[in-house]
Amino acid sequence: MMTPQVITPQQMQQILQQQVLTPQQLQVLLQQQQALMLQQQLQEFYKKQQEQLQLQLLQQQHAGKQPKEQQQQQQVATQQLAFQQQLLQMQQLQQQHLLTLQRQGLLSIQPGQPTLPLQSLAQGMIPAELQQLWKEVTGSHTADDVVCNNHSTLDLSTTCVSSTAQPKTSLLLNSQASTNGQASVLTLKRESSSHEEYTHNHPLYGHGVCKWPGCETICEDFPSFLKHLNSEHALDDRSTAQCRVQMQVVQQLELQLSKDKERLQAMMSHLHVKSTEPKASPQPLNLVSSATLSKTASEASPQSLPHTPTTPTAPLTPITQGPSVITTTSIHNVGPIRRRYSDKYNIPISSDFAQNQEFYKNAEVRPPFTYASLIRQGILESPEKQLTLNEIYNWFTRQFAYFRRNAATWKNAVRHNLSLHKCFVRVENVKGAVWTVDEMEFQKRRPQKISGSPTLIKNIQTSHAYCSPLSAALQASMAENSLPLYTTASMGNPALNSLANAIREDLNGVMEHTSSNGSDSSPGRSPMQGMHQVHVKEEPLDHDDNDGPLSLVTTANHSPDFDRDRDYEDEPVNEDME
DNA sequence: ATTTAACTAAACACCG
DNA sequence: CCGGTGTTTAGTTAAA
Repeated sequence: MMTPQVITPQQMQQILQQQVLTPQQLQVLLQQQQALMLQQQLQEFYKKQQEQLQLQLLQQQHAGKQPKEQQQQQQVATQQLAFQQQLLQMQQLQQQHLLTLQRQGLLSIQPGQPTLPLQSLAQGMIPAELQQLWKEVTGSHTADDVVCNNHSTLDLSTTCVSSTAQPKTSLLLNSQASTNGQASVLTLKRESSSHEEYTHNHPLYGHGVCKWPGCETICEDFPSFLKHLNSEHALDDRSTAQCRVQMQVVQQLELQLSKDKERLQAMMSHLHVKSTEPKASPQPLNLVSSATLSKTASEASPQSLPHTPTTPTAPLTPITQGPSVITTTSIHNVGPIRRRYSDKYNIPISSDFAQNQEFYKNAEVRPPFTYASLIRQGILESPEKQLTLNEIYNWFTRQFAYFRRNAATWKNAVRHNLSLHKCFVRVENVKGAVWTVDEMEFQKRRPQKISGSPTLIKNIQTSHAYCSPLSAALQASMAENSLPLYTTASMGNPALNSLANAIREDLNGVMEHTSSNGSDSSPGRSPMQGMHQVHVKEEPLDHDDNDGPLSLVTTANHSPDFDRDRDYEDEPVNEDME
């Protein structure tokens, strides 16, 4: 189907506009992205090693020279050499891969573009490349886009696409980009300083311009924008494909963010040994609001995992909303948040929770889920899908460090929720009663619309007929080329998996919503109706040894004994000590 | 400005 | 009587 020659972006756009972006095409896109990601991961791995080497060298110089350290030094040097070789190898592979892609016409690389903006390298290249990808999809091209992309890594769509489409593609994928390590440490938090104020009205509309990726049609007012939105970005395959790509974009950014956080964590904890920096702590940078944080800094055991990067140290939530402010000081525990994004954003708690389970276990952060969501999660995780009240309590304290204090409050809230919501059903048992979840009721009681682009929702809603194959292709592609080797090297890659889950659950939720008003729903289209819930492989209960967060930093005089049976309510809560 | 959902607090009943 | 459980009401707050 695809000609082996390079097709022009215009042709590409034609394909995208007129033809369906077939699963095969999508798969190629995904492969491309994965290739990019692979390269980036290798880069990071390499950089990390380099940094470690540097640090070790520094320390050794500091501590005086002893022969055994020299040995170490040599060892590390050889290690680094190996990494370098590996990196080179991978880059060659990648280039081959990209060449293939190029031949397939999905990628038009012009080698020898000397204007490689190093800033984008410093940002890990991914945003720029993804933006490039966007333009491959949408057909707009400029040369300066990568530069202007720099100030806002999240806004890949709007600011940088010029209307004068010039087929002047500068995709920077050469190996030199990665090998010269002058790229400084990337600072993702610069996105927080982005002055890109999104209007309150619509995330796709700002500054009189349609912010649909790749589109910058000028709309004078909001109604005209809506009109434009409905006409130009109505449900079609292009929009759907663009949504997919945008999801990937977000996912990539999150992946990168998480890895950077991980690196930061490693750096901090590493330095923590030497220096007097006591406040290094996991920070949930992308929670819906940093206001949900409690005093995690003093509690959350920065030394718990000094060099095991597999454990998530901060939530990897599928939304990137709040500005990520990295502070090493403690954050005040402000009052309750009323909207948990699990409801607000229709983000399935299971995927998010699965990713951040460890984090919430150890960091005293209020989980951004409603009590109802949490209770449901706890019940559904149980083997029998039922829990006694006390077991629910225990689940809370086990899973969330936050719920190890103020027991009277949240237990009351739990009981209150159990009673209040119809989705929780009390079932009399031989010995007492257990609580179960009425899933229908639970889904029913959340008519809140999904935030984000409403058109996306609408598209998905009405396009599930072929969204499913897309999703299937996505998952299949991910399963096939899911970087089995390399992701495990740096971190277990939950991002892609959770993306699949998110898509699946998204579709689930949407399909359930639309089932009532399904206008022309095709009858046989529910292959995944039954799976509301992607089950987190739950750990056996006894697995939780009491040393979960070995935080020794607790300021109060109570020791953090995390006995499951011991409840924490009787501890004097001295929370306002600022 | 109004409504809604979530949270918190608390009163109260029931029961072992 | 006490503590755990369950129901209900009321007030507050943030978001829609």
